[in-house]
Amino acid sequence: MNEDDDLGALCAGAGRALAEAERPVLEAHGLSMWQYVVLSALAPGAAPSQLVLAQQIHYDKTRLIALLDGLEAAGLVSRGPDPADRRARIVRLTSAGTHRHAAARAGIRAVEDQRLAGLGAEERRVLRSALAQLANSG
Amino acid sequence: MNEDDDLGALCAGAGRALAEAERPVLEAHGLSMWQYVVLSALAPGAAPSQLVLAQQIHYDKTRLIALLDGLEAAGLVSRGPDPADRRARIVRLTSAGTHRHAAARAGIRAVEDQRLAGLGAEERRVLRSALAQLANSG
DNA sequence: TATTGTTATACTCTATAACTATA
DNA sequence: TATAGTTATAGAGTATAACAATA
Repeated sequence: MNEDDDLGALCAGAGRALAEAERPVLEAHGLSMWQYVVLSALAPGAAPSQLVLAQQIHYDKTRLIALLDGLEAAGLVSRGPDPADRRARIVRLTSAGTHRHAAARAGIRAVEDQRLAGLGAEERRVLRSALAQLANSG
Repeated sequence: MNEDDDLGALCAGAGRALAEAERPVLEAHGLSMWQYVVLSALAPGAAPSQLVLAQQIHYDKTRLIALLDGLEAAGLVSRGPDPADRRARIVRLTSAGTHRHAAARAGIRAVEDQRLAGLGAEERRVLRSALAQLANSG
């Protein structure tokens, strides 16, 4: 009951189940799924322009504007000028944003760990590695 | 660059990359993604009601109607009465639907195989098994 | 002339409510 | 009274086009 399913269907099912389980966690931290995605993209310390950010997270640049408006109003993100290109605006995480993301991420990781119960370290490594290969083979 | 990503983000990325790669294959067989999902659900020989089918594939029962209308008009699916409940309609694959699905699936599998290049049989088994566990742990 | 951010518009997809026929 | 299928409507999500400022 496993060899029959397409890989795409399995990824979709796993992604949907994870999203459903994680939504309440994000809500408890006052974040939507896409808001969390933005914070995650900025968390490593990145400071991309809005256009680059939109491409990184596969989100429409026109929709990103309202998303950033909300995050900026909540004090989680800041938009500043790009000294090298005055058309562009650089997006950064505020310290409040950094803390909010870290807290939400801890909750997300707890859910994931629970869902991976029974899998050993090597199996988890294979899973992450294979998914990363699939995501980057396009 | 792997331990940092959330599992949900990895699943979403892999699912999106697969969907993008598979869409042209499905188009070549005259199928949309959701049409293929319906055919796949019926392929094992199942004969569910429309409501059960909608729940199985996580699709809205009201949207399923137009989807089945199209598949029925194309001769890939048949809707018949349920002898046990005259309110319900039983959905089945026609022989044309069976063949169309088999042909499309072969193309899908070829794409997946190409994307999994470099992974051994055991790694692929771990991947499928872990994804199935994640999808069914809700 | 091309590009970034922005706004406005149109379009598609999805969810909700109401109807019919059966149970 | 409740449920399967259907239809119609409303809502959210997404894509397209046009604009101002800058390159």
